[in-house]
Amino acid sequence: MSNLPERLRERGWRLTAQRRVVAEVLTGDHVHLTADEVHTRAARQLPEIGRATVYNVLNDLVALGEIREVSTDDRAKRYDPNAHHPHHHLICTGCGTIRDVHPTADPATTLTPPERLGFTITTTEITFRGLCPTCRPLRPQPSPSGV
Amino acid sequence: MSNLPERLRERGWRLTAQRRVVAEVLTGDHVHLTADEVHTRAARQLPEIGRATVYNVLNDLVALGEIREVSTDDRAKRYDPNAHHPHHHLICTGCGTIRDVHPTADPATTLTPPERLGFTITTTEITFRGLCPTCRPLRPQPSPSGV
DNA sequence: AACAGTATTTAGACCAAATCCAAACCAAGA
DNA sequence: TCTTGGTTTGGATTTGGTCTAAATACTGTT
Repeated sequence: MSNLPERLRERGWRLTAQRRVVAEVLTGDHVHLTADEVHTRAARQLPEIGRATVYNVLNDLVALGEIREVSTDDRAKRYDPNAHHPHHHLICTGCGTIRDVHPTADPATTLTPPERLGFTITTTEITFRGLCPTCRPLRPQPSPSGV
Repeated sequence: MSNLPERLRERGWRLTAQRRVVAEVLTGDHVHLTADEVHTRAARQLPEIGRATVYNVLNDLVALGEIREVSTDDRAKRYDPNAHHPHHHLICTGCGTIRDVHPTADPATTLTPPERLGFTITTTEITFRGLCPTCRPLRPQPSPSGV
């Protein structure tokens, strides 16, 4: 697996400054930025970059399969750079934090053939929701009568 | 488990014509309408119903736990009336059809404690994607060289 | 039946996220 | 250098959804 810029060039993608900066911003684990956040960060390195460009590049990268859209409860889509290392998401219902998880058990098998209704399944996407360590109350709730 | 109108009345919900119509539209299996679709269908029975009302009712029903939001790739949220019978979704990447599935194997257990990163998990949501029987090509693709 | 008080509905203004568009720009090959 | 087509851009536009203030419809009380 070559690195991102190379892979893209091989597919006839011109590596412009804008595209490089967006790709750079979208690097790392547990990175799930909105288009707006990507734009803000990209603009720190390349102040002239336009919003439309960011949207264009993000959509191109999604189409090329290099990044993935993850839909949370927010209105804005988020982008996950880790498209080549399949994983799932753990979302904190308190603060909205999203973390990547790589379950050891493969969940693709949870659906038996008869349950598949004739579908040919290609991807399985799991979203776990709950409270992260920071948002979870450290002790049991005060007392049920204390309301 | 009583039926919807009764359950709602028990919780002090006034069952108005608008609310009844929205609830009626949202009935059945494999029903996953957008707010706009709900409005269109509701208006067939009750032409005066307003957009804002539909949004109000939908949000109320979600808050009451009677229906669930499902996020697809579309921009618009969809609403699933089957909140009391936990299930997952099968989405066709060809035509966008969404079908309910009830895997016999519960995948909520796929995450071992160390994998949970300290989260307290409350819900697990799985989205299977692939081609439905209608969209799947009946025979193998023409030939790789035919591009 | 009339009333008061509260819920509910409504149109339309408003907002945020994303897309569209046409003009400007730029990079690479002839 | 010139040309060509991919790329970028600001601004207008679309879309999905929320908010607000006024009108309307219930409910319980007398």
